[in-house]
Amino acid sequence: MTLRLYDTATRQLRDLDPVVPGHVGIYHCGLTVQGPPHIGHIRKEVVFDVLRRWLERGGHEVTIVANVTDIDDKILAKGEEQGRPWFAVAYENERALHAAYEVLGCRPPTYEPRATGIVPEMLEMIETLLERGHAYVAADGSGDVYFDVRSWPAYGELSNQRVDDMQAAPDAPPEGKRDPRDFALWKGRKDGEPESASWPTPWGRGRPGWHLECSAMAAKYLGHEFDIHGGGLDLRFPHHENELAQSRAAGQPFARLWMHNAMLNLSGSKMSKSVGNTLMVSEVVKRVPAIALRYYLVAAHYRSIIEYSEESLAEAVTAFERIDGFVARAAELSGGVVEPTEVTDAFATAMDDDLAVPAALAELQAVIATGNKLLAGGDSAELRATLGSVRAMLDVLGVDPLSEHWRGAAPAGGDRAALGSLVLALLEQRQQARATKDFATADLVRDQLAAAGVEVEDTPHGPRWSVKS
RNA sequence: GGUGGGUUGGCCGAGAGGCGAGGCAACGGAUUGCAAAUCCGUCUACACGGGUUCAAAUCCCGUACCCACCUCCA
Repeated sequence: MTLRLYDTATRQLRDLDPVVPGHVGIYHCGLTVQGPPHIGHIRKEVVFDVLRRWLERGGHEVTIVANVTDIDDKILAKGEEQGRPWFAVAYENERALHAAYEVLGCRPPTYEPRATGIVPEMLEMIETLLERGHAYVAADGSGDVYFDVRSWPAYGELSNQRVDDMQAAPDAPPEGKRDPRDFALWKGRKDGEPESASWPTPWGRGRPGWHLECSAMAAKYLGHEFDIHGGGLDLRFPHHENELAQSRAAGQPFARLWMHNAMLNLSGSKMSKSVGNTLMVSEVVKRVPAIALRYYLVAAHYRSIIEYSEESLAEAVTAFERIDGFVARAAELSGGVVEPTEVTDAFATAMDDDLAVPAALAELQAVIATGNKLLAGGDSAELRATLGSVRAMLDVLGVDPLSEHWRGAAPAGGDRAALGSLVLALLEQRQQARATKDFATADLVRDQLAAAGVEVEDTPHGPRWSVKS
């Protein structure tokens, strides 16, 4: 089985062809930790978490590197504004990002370096670019170092643009630049900026330009040539274009394949802080089970825009309840000892086809439909096999309710046991009432439980109950 | 001005020349003491206008609208 992915650089589906067979190196751009993550940010994490899980299931060893940009103009501005060190802002938001990984069941990257932790490597790379004639120190004495776009004829290859067709950046002060499209590798320290936000260099004190950290990190942790570079589609230009240019100009082949996830929109435009249409992960998770939020983010194809709405989120919650319901019922009947086994062929085919999760989910639903029929017959080998397969498929998407991660989210043991014995006592009363056809009493008990948030269903094997979230 | 992507049934959301995903909602039936859950069934669309083809949601041309990027951005 070969995974095919859509390569943004060549705009076609391509087979994954790892540099080192059996191993896949992935770099994806993390966050600039100037604020806590919103659900658009976390969509990217979920997408790459699914990619990792699928590759690992296919027997690949996966190394994922994602940067944390912990220094930039906005972080410095926030520190200033809040009257505390810039790094206090960065660390706080980095923790919020890690909390969001955890709450949505995303395994953290293998390595997650901070921009400020890779300054020497960046400086080495700048030296190389200077030597090769692809970079220059600004003539205005600012201490800025720029990449010379005109010196690199391939510039624009990733985003399929020609330098001459591009609009010149209107905001960037052109002072030290030879061409308005030249971008900063290194930014000289400006008056008023904290000393702690600068590092010594041959050109004076300064701090990293944004793009260079990714090139330096990818080279250090994945090698000069690696398999997949990912990130949000909004990073394709200029960020990824610039990364590609500087790495190649420094003599490194860089990423073999580029993978970009589409945005999550709210009110018709990209969720972003500057538009003000953001929904924080930490907030949404208070209203909706985290596993259902993950299902929502994972259910759409990663290259399709998700137009967020309360309705579509609510629908995802309902859709996931059907899946969760089957897993819970099947696990109860089979004694809860069925481990994930193998995904079905149709599921695998879908995932191999550019992570076609919607098609994979259609297959999952079909398997669950047969599983639901088996449920009527009580415990059976077929039921266990179906549950094992369903769990395997859910595990690939990171939404197996019986996995260690999500099971851990259930109420604490002691409380759960106390609740359970109370509910069972009431259900016993109800069963006695039903046995004597005293349905008024039976319904009263059920209503009381429902009022307390406990739902009761009668099955051929007796009543089952669950806490309504 | 340049570069990509999109417009599918009441809703969400796949597909990408013939065999018309899947889910949600709705309706009918089975099951149930009644429910719930489940199963069976019904409804069935491809922005608009041309064209190619035996056959187009799918290819081509044009039009409209939407999104992203060309400035920090997942």
